[in-house]
Formats: sequence, C-alpha cells, structure tokens
Amino acid sequence: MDDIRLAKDDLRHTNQYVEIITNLPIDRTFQYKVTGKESYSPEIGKRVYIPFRNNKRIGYIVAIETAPIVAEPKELIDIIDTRPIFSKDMIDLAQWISKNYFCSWGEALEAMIPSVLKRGKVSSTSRINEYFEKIVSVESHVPNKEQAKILDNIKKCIEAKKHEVFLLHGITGSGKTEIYLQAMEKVLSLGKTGIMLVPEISLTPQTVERFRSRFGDKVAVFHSNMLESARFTECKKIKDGELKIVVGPRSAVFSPFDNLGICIVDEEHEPSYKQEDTPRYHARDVAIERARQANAPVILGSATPALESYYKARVGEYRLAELTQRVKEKALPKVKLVDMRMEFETRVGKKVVSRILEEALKKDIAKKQQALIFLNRRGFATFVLCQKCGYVVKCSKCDSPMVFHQAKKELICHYCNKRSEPLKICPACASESLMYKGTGTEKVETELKKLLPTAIIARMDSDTMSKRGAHARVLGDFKAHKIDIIVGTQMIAKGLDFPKVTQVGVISADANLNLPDFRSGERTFNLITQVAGRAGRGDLGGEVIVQTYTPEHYAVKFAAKHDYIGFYEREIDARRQLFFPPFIGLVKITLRSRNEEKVIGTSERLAEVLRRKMPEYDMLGPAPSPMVKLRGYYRWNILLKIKNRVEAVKTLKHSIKGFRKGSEVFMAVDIDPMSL
DNA sequence: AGCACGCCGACT
DNA sequence: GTCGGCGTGCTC
Repeated sequence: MDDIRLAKDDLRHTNQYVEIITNLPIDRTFQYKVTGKESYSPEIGKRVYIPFRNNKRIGYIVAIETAPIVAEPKELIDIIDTRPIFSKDMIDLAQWISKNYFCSWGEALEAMIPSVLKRGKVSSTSRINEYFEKIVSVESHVPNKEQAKILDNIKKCIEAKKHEVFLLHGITGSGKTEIYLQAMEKVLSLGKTGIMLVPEISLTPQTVERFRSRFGDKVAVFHSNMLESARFTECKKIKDGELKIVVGPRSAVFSPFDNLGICIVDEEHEPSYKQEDTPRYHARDVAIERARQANAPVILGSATPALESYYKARVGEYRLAELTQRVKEKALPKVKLVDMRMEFETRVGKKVVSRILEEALKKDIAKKQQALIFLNRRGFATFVLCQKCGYVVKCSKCDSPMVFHQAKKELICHYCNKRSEPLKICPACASESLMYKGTGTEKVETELKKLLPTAIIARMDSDTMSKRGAHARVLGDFKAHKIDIIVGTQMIAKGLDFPKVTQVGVISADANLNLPDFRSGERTFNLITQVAGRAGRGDLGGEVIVQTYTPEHYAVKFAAKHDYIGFYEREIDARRQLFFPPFIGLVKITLRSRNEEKVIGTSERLAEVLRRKMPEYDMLGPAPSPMVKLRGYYRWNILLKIKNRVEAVKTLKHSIKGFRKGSEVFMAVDIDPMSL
C-alpha cells in the first residue's frame, strides 16, 4: 500500500516550484511545489489556489523555479487559469506601485483586476461586441502650426519607441483633444494600443464623444460606475485584441494591453486621479511608469497643470508643449471681480447676488442669452448659529456644521449624510435666537427667482441630480434653451460647452481659500479658471463675474487675468519657501478611532517610534485632522516630509512593521496626499 | 491581515 | 490556583 502511494507521488513529481504572492499586506512571496496534477500548466500571471495556514486562498504566480528554496514547500491546490491574467509587465508595475505607495505587492496586483477574478471566477470566452454601436469614423482636422509641431514630436517618440512625458499646457479651446486624437491615430496605424485617462466620464462627455466618433468600435469607454460584468467583458476584448483604445477613469490605467503605444492623461491636475483607499496610487504617475516600461510617450494635458507637473517641465524632466492660441481665435471671456466687502458696506440688507451680477444677468436674459451661476455648496443655509451664545449646530458624528436644506426641510451633514429636524430653540442656551446663515445653491436659486421672475432657472447639484437621467435632461433642456440660467455646484464647472452662455457668475470665489491646506490657492485658481471657461464659447462673447471677499489674493487675481504662468511663479515661490511639494514629498499618516484618547495616545506612540527610527525625516504633528471627527471616528494626522519616495516607503514599512496600533485604532498611510 | 503563542493581572 | 488581556512572530 505504502509502496503504491510512493510510486504515484514519484510519477507526479515535476521539479517545478512557483513563487506566489497573495493579497496579504506582506511584501514577500511564498514558494509552492507544482505536482503536475493541477488543471493547467504553471505560467507567470496565472491564479492558483494555495494552502495557507489552515486555509485555502488565492495567489498569483510571479516566478517559476526548478529548485526549492525552503525546506518543505507545500503543494499547490490547483491552477485556476488556462491563460495568464497578468503579463510580466503588469506584475512588475504592481511591484513598482508597492514600492512607491504604502501597499503590498499583492494589494497592488489585485487593484488591477475586476473583483470577480479575485474570488476565483473562471474567465469564459468573450462574447461578440454588443456594447458599442458602430459609428462612422470622422475625418481628423488639419492641425494648426502649433499643434502640428507638438504632434510631430509626439509621433516621433511613438515611432522610435521613446519614452518621454509631454506636458501639454493649453487653455480650453486650444485644441488639446485634437492632439490626443491624432497621436492615437498614429498609435493605431502602427498596430499599437493606447490608454486615455479622464477624470470622470460624466464630466468630460464631449471628449469621450470625439473619441467614439473618431475610432468607432476600436475604443472602449469605461465608467467608474460601470457594471463589473461589462468591465470584465471589455478586459477580455482587450486581451483578445478586439479593442485598441480605452478611455476611462483612473482604473483604466490598468487596462491589460500589450504593445502599448501611448498613455494620455487629460486634465492631469484633477485630484480624482488619486485613489482614496488602498492602494492609494496616483493614476497619472502610474501611467507614466507604465509608459516607461513600454517605451511609450505620455501626454499630460491641462489648462491649469498641477504645480508639480509644471515644475517638472520647467526643470526638464518633462517636455513642455504649450498651446497659446485658441483654435477658433475667440478671445477669452473678460473676468470682473466684485469685492463683496464693499458690496455689503454700501448696500442695505444682505443679498447673495451682488448688484453688478444682478444687472448683468438682467441684460443677459433680455438679450435671450444664457448664464451659469456657480457655487460650490449645496443646500440653503450652510450653518445654524445661535445669536445669543454663539453655538453652531454640528453633526453628532462629524466635526462639521449641519446644513439646512429647504427642499427637504431638513438639516443634513454633508460628510456623513445624517439628517435631523430643523431646530427653533438653541440646544445650548435654550433661547429662540437661532439664525440660518451662510449660502448654498438653494438660496441662490431662490434669490435669483425673485430677482429675475421671468427667467427660467434650474439647479444642478447632487440633490437635484440624484435621479437617473436627470443630468442629461437638464443639460438637454439647457441646450434647447428651455432653461435660461443654471445654478450649480462643481458639476457645472467642467466640460460644459454651450455657445449661448455669455454670462458666468461665481457666487463666492474664496470658499476654499481659507482651508488649512497648502494647495488651497491652487484649487481656487483652477476652479475660477474652469468656471470662467464656460463663458463665451460661441460667437456672442462672454463675461465672468467673480464675487469675492479677497480680491487681493493672488489666486483670485491671476485667475481673473487668465494668467497661469503668473500664478505658477508666485505659488512655486511660496512652496519653495515653505518646503512643500514639488520641493519635497509628503506622507500623511491618519489614525482613527471611535475612542478619542486611544487615537491621541496611539498617534503619540507612533510619532515617537518614527522619530526614533526615521530621525532624518521632518515630522509635522501628530495633530488633529482638519476634520477631527468624521462619521463617528476621531482622526489624527502625522505628516512626514520626504526626499526620496521609494526609500521613504521602504523605511516607513519597516518602521511601522513593529508598531502595534491597538485593537480599536485604524491607520492609513497616504503617499503624496491630495489634501492634508 | 489573521492566528497562535506567551507572559502578567483580578477572579470563581 | 485559572481566565484573559494584548505584545510578538509567522505564514511556503
């Protein structure tokens, strides 16, 4: 009996060993023995089932060996895939991510695939293209001189398989998309593939539409809310070579293309490229690394490049490509600043809309033209204040004021969505002196309807746009001029292109300016620039009125002059002086717990460990996070200033390994955080 | 991440 | 005397 067993074991002896990584937060591989009786042959990039501790779990083959490294490697349970689901390049890319961000190799690898594959689903053969209507390809435009020169350089890189990062800086309407399209055409003509990242599909419908009409069914468009199954099918088509181009949000950077010819990152400054949970990668930086591996060029496009990107272009790390002319030679809209401090001094009764903006809108409506009014806050009154004792009604779970929503007649927390009845009596001093203060889009809408009784006014914010199709319907009505004015938040700031919009108003330009964040100036500049870009897109010209309490702030002033370079020079000086990016790198460590003492204690213990183990790094904090309480969790931050990201991640992983946070405290480490 | 091992405090 | 807290180390 024993002899027969042995003989059988001998027969299936293969002398093959595989290195497996798992999604555990450990950066090392485990070796297993291949028995030969698995369903499929071992290959790098295939999934396997492994015995681990006393459990079965999924792992990924990253290397194959002919000799054991450990004394008695366990045997594989099975190999799941007929064909690898990861190429060697993708495995290397995952390793790059794990070395540059605070995550393990396996966590990075799993970020690249649909979640069904993480659960062991077996890939089936792909179905016929059923998601995309066939569209007639549209001829490309003849580029102007500026565009032609830039395109020529990009095409040379594509042909020569030369990796280079082009920072394409051009105002709205300067023809960035045409450059993307023609670079992509070049890639296709060489039989290669391309990835184009966009911040959010719904915010860039025009760009996406141009890709669809130019490339028809060769292009797949990924949505962030796309069904998992659809995304899964698209990934198969990419692997089968049916699809050559993917347009999508940050996760599209992991499209499993071989033979990658280009990566394009549109609106490269957008913070949505940063993933806000593990692995906290920046899709722009991953795109650059991916292209570097593939010897392909990258185009980073923006009207307001991230300061970090423009700096890299200035010092020669990237190649600067400036588009200075608007294709249809339209002048940029004139921007008028309204000092709201003066407005209040010279006007009886506080109004949200200044007299200048009011007059401008009246004229606009009289001329049968359209307007967009922007305010980055939802609701009616943004806080409830007791005039007697100064109490502000706050969310019980968050460190944020409750916002009064008139349509729903509720107080709502904008951070955790907690709702409560509007109050009449102050919870602190029991007086009836509660005042509903501050301005949201609802209040602007109400006031405008009073000021302009004949105008048809719609509001676009996440409160009115929650129903499916609401977005498209309002924009459709606006296009058909069934609506005169749209009041809205962020969602009207980007991408909209309506030729009859001649007036744009910004209710409060400085909402973000006082945030305790070194990027608040940059964000304000970007926002004003973007919103201003919605005006004067047709032949009727355009004007922008920006209401502000700080007209002297350089972010506001340079935005009003459409002067990116001026803003850049000023801002980069400040960053240099304060030692902030791009002059150093940042790491943000956030600890959170339902127990306030425990977070503080743990933060201090961690800070102590880090000071001891990483004495060469500058540390800020531990300090309470700007939003010290969120969804019932107390949050404290430690900020590290670093010089070399890879080195810092390495020492940080090492230093934190021995640190126990304690049961009720959670920790998140964010490399290059987008906000503090 | 989980899970086991191990070493000191307050309890039937 | 034991039950159980969480510090430490390991997983092929």
